[in-house]
Amino acid sequence: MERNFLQEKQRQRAPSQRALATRAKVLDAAEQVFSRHGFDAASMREIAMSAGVQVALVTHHGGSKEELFWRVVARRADELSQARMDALEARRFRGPLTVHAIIECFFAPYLEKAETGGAGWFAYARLVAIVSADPKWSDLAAICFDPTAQHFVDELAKLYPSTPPRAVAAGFVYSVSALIALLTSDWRMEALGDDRQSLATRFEELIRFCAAGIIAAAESATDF
Amino acid sequence: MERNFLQEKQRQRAPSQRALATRAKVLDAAEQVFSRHGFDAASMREIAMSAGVQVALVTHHGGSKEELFWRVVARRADELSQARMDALEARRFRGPLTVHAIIECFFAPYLEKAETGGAGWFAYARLVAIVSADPKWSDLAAICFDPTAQHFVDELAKLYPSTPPRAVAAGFVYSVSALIALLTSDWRMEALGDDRQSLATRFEELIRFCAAGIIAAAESATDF
DNA sequence: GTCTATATGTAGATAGAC
DNA sequence: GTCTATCTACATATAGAC
Repeated sequence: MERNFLQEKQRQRAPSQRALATRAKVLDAAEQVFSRHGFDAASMREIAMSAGVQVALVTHHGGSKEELFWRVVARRADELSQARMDALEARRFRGPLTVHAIIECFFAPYLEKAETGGAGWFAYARLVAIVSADPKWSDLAAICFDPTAQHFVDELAKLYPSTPPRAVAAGFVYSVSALIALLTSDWRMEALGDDRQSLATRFEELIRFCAAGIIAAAESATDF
Repeated sequence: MERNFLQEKQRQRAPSQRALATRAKVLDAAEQVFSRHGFDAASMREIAMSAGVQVALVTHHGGSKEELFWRVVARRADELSQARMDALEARRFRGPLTVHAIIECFFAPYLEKAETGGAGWFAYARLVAIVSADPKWSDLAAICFDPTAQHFVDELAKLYPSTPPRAVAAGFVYSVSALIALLTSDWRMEALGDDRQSLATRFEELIRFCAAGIIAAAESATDF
């Protein structure tokens, strides 16, 4: 998906291989540093050092600190949104959609990418937590997250035609917050007695948790 | 509850009324500013200005920025923990505890304080979100949150003696993350179609969501 | 306890040489 | 595209007078 909310200067000629590699290094380093320290505590200097380049180059490729954060988030959000939509469409052909199936189509693509795609996806989870936690990033969320989320909420709402969609939307937000907790608050869980489980096992458990929760919320909010 | 993890200098004599008022103003202002901007983006200067005092007075009463954050969080955490434990004990006398009842005893005391206690409790919810989102605050969470949370997890685990406690602990963390989402991510929910509901209505819905989720997670993880 | 004044560090951003 | 050097602002923290 081509993003146009971050205006690039009209390029005179195609960037060199080296320039592209530098840009990727900068984005990767920014992803790690932002995920470790959060947006405000992260510094452009640490990003530059981590990428092995000069500070001015970070600005050159990433724009301002805020633009850089947008770029880093949007990069993976696009890829993940696409995978989620694909999973949902593929699932339609395997029988009628259930709450469990819809949530699985939203959660599972991340699991697959995290298991095969390396550390970047774990860092990305923390970026999502940052965005979700602070209204400062509402524009970013509206552009990068809301369209896909809305699609899944609508799909869930179809299963409960006599339930106000707001109840389904609330259940979906609770579910996503639980997913973020699973991915970023393992230290909290372990403090409360959760020993280490495979990520896949935890995902299965989480999906059951969320599906049951959404069903309970939707059914109790049904208009009669 | 008297806290001793933030060492006070041995006081020579009781603080004056004015000093106590100043200290309260500083803590209140810090609570608002931390909740608006997060820990890193908040500045001691803004806290001082918001409290109507000099920067040096903020340091004098609150200690370093980090100590100040601890004090602000601990102040309400103590009060809320006490209310939660009281609610649970009171509930015991009204019949056997259920998952729904236990979660309600954890959630409802906050609702009551938020509805009667003013803006400070809403700001506090954002502080809890900050603490829960960043491993940097794991020590603070361990001291201020974990003892009560552990108590509730243990109580839930008693209902499922043949389920590994870790499944219950995970369900509890998901539930708390959903509570935090309810209190701090209303902007996300409204973006997805949740119109304004009373806080009490949302709480009822959330409690149903969490209870059903915990039951589903616990039952599916039962050893046979 | 309170205030003024300041020490000391580091942040984001950019100008301009190469 | 890349690097050096620097501008400007604001951060936390504290010393010391009252």
